[in-house]
Amino acid sequence: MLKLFNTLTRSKEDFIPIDGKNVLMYSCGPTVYNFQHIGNLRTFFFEDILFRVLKYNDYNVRYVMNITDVGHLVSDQDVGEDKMEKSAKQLGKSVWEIADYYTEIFKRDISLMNIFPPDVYSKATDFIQEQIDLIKCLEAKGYTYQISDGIYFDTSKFPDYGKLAKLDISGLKEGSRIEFSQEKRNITDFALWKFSPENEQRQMEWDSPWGRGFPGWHIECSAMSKALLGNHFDIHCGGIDHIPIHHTNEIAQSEACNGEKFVNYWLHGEFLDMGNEKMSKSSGKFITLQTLMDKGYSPMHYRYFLLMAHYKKKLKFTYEALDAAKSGYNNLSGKILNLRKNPPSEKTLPVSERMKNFENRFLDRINDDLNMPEAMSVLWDMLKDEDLNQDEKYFLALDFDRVFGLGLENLRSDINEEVIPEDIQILIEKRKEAKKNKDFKSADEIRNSIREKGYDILDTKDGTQIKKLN
RNA sequence: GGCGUGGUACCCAAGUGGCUUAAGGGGAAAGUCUGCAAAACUUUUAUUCGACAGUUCGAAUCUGUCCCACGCCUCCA
Repeated sequence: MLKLFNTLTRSKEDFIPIDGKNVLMYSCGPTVYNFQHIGNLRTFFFEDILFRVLKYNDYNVRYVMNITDVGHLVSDQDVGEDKMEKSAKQLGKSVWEIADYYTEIFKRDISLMNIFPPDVYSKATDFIQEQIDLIKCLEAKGYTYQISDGIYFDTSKFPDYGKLAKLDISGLKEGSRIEFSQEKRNITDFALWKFSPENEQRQMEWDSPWGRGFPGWHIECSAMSKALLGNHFDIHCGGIDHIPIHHTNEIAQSEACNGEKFVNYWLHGEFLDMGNEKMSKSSGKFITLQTLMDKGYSPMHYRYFLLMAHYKKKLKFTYEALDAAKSGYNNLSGKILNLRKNPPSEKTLPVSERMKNFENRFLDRINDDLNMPEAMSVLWDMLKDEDLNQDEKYFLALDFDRVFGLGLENLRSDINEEVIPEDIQILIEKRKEAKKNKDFKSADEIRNSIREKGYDILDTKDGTQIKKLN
């Protein structure tokens, strides 16, 4: 039985879908006015693990992720500059070009990290009519009011407002860190529709029954999930920062309009802990996947790093820790490659008691709220087991990798696959000769010069092998 | 001011009342192998879980106090 920690109840619950083996899942995707940083990637990775564990448990998953391509504001108190427009202005491009550009980079990054794409990417700007309709629904039911800069949701009319975050509204300090609109009736009220500024031509704006403008940030997820998954679905996930505002507001909007429960299971991924340096996208200072790749880490090294911690715990990011993950991943790859040397004669092999035992341990760990660190330790224990044969280990490793997503099936050996340059070949022959003559001094010198040229020598039982250093 | 999280070996990090006198990875050390290295393999590496009290037959896990670090109450994964 799969158990998941539900933010709504703050407890681990048995996962029971609304419709048998069919699961409906929505996750809050990227805002595409800038690159995704490695913290954002941690959240998409967590959602990928959730998706993979559901698949491993034989569920059919319909998975929707939104792309926030419409400009939302610098502050959620609904004042300030529009991030999309700001970014466009800086780069001298249209907001539409900006959105497309960063969307493509996002898709490239998650593909490099072996993160499965959702069944549907839903762009906020493709669902403007649905958002307007939802606001009309809320208006008809008396949840909205208009002030000078837009249409707002009156949170005092929604009795359970704040239940997800267990918000103590009286304890909130309005305007403690930012100016807020004096016209709002309650500090938690939020914009559903914002009017375009009088004196400014926005690149993204639409007509609505209330005037020309653009949707508030929260409404897109309520409108798109309703359109693509229905009023009531199984799982909604995102980063932990979305609990108090974004998801709280989504629940209010959706349940107020639909008159029924919105989502059964809310899951949230913790932040990557960067130490003193906080990485928020709006600050512009952050590390991307490309940064890591430029420093010689592969996306799989980063994925292995993320696998070492549970999604609900902060994970300290340091290059020292990433180096450990890099070594760990490389060691694992080496082992897998070794197991594959003599490929199994049979496509399938009978599952032994011993294998069954490891499969059960693995399933038990992943189904306990996606405990990847423990699942990884099952993998390592399995690889070191004395009673399993090579084929059985290889078979199990690939099976586990359906969840880990480390690409173990498609690993390529870096030994002898590169074309070795001629000058290196000559040196290798020379060294062979020297070794034959027991002239170890020369042999060592030659080895050193080969190393300087970026290749390493491995003397194995089967002869000398050459490996390109990275 | 309010709310919340966490402190486990050199590093990352599981474990949340007895199966654990604490997983796994990295690192380090020793050994096997080797002309020597590298690789590979084997072994070792916290009687201890921020500190101090307490509850219990039994605690890293529960309670209390204290110390430290961090997050949220703008946007943010």
